[in-house]
Amino acid sequence: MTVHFYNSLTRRKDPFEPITAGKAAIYTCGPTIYNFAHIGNFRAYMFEDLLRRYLMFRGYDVKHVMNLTDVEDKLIRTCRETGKSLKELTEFYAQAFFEDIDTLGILRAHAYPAATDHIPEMVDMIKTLREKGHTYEAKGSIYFKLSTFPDYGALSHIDADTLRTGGSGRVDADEYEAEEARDFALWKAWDEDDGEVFWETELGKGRPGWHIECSAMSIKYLGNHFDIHCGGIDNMFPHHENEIAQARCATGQPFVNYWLHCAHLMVDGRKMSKSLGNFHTLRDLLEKGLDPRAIRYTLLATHYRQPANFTFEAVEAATQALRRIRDFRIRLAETTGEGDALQEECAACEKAFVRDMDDDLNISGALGAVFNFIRDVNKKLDAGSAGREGADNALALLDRLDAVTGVFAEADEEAAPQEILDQVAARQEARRNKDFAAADAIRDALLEAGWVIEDTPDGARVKRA
RNA sequence: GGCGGCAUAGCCAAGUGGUAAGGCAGAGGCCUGCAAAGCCUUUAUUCCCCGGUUCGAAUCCGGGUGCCGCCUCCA
Repeated sequence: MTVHFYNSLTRRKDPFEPITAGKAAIYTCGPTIYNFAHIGNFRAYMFEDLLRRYLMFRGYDVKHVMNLTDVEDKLIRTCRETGKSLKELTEFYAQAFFEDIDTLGILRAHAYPAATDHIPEMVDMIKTLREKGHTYEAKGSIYFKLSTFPDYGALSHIDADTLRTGGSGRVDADEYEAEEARDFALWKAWDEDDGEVFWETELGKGRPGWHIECSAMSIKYLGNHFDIHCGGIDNMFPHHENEIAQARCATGQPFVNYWLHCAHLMVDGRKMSKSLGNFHTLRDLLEKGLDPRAIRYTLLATHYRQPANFTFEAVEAATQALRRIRDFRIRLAETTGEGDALQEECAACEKAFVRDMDDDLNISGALGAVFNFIRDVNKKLDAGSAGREGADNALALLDRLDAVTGVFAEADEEAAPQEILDQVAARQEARRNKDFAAADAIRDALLEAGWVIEDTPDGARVKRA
């Protein structure tokens, strides 16, 4: 069995065949850093994190590049509204973005190219497109002439001729100078509203269009032809179609083999929107006291092509699931003596996990396999038949699977301080004297302080509530 | 108007032709001085609705309903 991905290009699950054996080059569309990212954005980055981690788990040497869009309409508008410079804004929100992905345990990409650091690359690509006859100019702006790229629409399976101008109601078609509404801007001539935001280049005074950055930067960092390109489903058209048009027309070579698109996240069964009051940034959720790992679990646990529903109830369920994992690890750590090496259970778990993940990253099935494993091993721990070797094997398996999911690691909790341990000892003494009222009072007081006591055959265990 | 996705228990969510994974929550039990944790049993005769194909459908087909996405810069 090999890794299979649902490829938007073929609309099938295709076996993953890398261009270079053993390597996987991934480009993922990153954030526009004009505000704090919301949990819908993080769902996409979480899926990409899972993809990257799983390919690493499967032995691929992965190179992951994510762009940062730091020049674009919304940013320029924000500059105008706040009086801040582009640099001030984007540095602030880029910083916030990195803090957030660290909080969620999302691995850092190998490179985060920012658009404004690659103006020359974009200018070069636009010049190449111009030389090859794929562009035209109107009022100082340069447009891509779609009619010169017959394959347009192959990814989203849209017939370019049927596109309805302004069909989304988002755009006033009259604002555009393109010959045809479906043509898109490669280079936008400066106008007053752009203020300080412009570059003087061979193409004139202006700024790059949005789509060109991803073509220019992905090619710079991953080559003309690379393996995997990801993004939200909403980016499939037109952004990714436009990327394909630019890249293929510029290089004359194939561009990307596998396009993977992530479905949207809904909140409480509705589209996330500020007016519904269900719009959450990661920071909002942390302020409400939610555990970042539980948020990670919640965003991760639904298959990436499935529209997911984010609820506080689901985060609570995730918190409990993580607690179950934590308690399982604690039991394993305490296991001593000879006994079952748990090889059968470990092998069955890993096999099921890999089988499901190979199937287009079926994380829900894979997590189910791990919980079955936890139950089976708990049973043996109850029976006292598992030994230290088995516990080590089980912990090693959890660590391997944690490298893929980020939800099976040892909880990084502080050890109970001496005063708490003294209380626990005092309670044990009371229990020995059959003074259960005193023992229970101590237990209640400790629980109040955030520590829970569990009595085991080997003595009392204290852990964070 | 065009194109596409989704609809599985109280909640989250796998399963895409062979008789409903898993997590959370609930109920009962074992264990415990009592708890907690763990384990066991239980919780959808049924997978949005109506038809059809089939020996057999949550899974395929047709028609509805609802939610969501894209149709020029939203993950």
